[in-house]
Amino acid sequence: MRRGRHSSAWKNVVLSRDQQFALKRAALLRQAARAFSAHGYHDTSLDDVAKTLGVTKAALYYYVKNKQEILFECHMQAQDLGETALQHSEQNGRSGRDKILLLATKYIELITSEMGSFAVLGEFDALDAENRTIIARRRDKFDRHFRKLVSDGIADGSIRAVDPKLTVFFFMGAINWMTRWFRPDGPLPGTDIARHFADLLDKAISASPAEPAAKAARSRASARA
Amino acid sequence: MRRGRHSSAWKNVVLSRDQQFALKRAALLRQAARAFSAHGYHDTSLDDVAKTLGVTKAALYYYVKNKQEILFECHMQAQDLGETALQHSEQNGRSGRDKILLLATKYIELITSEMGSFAVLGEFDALDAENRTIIARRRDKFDRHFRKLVSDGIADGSIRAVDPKLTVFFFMGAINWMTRWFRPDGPLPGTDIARHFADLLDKAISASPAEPAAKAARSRASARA
DNA sequence: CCGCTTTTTGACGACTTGGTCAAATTCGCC
DNA sequence: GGCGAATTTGACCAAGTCGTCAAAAAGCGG
Repeated sequence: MRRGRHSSAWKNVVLSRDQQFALKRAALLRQAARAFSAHGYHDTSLDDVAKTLGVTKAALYYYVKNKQEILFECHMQAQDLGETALQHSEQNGRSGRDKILLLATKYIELITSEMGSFAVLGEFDALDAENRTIIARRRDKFDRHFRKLVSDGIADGSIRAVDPKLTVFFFMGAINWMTRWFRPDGPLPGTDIARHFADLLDKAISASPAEPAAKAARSRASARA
Repeated sequence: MRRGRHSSAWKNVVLSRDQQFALKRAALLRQAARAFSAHGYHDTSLDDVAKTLGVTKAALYYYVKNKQEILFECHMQAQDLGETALQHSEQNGRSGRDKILLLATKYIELITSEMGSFAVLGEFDALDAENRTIIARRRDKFDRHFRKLVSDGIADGSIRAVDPKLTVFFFMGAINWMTRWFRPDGPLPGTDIARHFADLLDKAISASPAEPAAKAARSRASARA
């Protein structure tokens, strides 16, 4: 597994050592995220993780500094999902309400297809002091942005007068709790849940309860699902 | 642990040994619940719990069979809160919407004053197989009842056509997530949160968005807070 | 103050787990 | 085939934790 510098043509399909390394590391983080989400950080031994990967615990330390680093990286990946959804909503939404519904829909769609990494956010307390600060800062930034969408919506008249902070807590709770009941192989596809939850949120906060603009925003969102 | 059978009058103020026992055991469960909620079950050592009580770990085993029993009892206590709220809503509500809003309000008021015990519900996975089954059954029973309130509300016209299951998941998520951000000594009293969350839920699911009946239900609920 | 019961202690054993390291193995390449 | 670097292993240590037990301490009635 080297990079195919001057090797024959098909050697290029074979992965370089760097690629191998990255791939294996990613697989490690993936499995760890699943395990952490399923049994909790402290109740998941690295021996367990190694076993699911078909290697020895010692081998893991070739790809990662320690257990805490694994958890940290998982958190970062999970938070990326939220940031992606946020960008999506900023780019495609007009009013505050538009953006909020796009964010909600996109976010749920993303996490339902990446439950492993997402669910690890429940293990926030397992982060050590230093990492916890980093993750908390990033989470707070996300929260602030989300709240701003709400207050913007109130300002532009698309959202009724609600407390932005409590409203965001309210909805983020509904989303984060999904890690407890959502199963990728369950009866409900993520897109259905996204639609339904966005609808509940819409009715909960929109200024004009029967306005057709809401429909437009929702269909636009699900169109790019 | 004896009772004060034929002792002199003021001896009755002093607690019997049974009472002592019950009180100390309760205190143990209380502190344990706090610790479990704060650091997680697996990351809380019994030495820690014992230290906060000013005793030795070994002393705990006089009041409790093992660590797992502590967790189980905490879960039971936490679930009692939900059942209490449910009874309250059944007794004081008329329509499905009435009952749902009463349940939501009462439940939040209860848990915000008992965060320690409530937050332990987040440690569901730490239960061993046997206890997990028991707790899960009771939780499912609560969920079913809650869902029935929703479908009843749809039937009696007080709730719009929503998916009861998803709606309950949605709202229970919002509530359960409170363990992550609510602080008893924070700026917002539990009653405020209860009111605000109930309002969001109301708007999200009620059939007639501007109906005055909702106000009546809410004020009735907060009156008995 | 005595004697009996309740309560607490300190020391300890068994076990799990995170992390380390030198040695062994694998792999691409000349 | 054989060389050198990348990768993996097995053995091992140190730390932490649950749970136990005989013995000590505390509490209380007579």
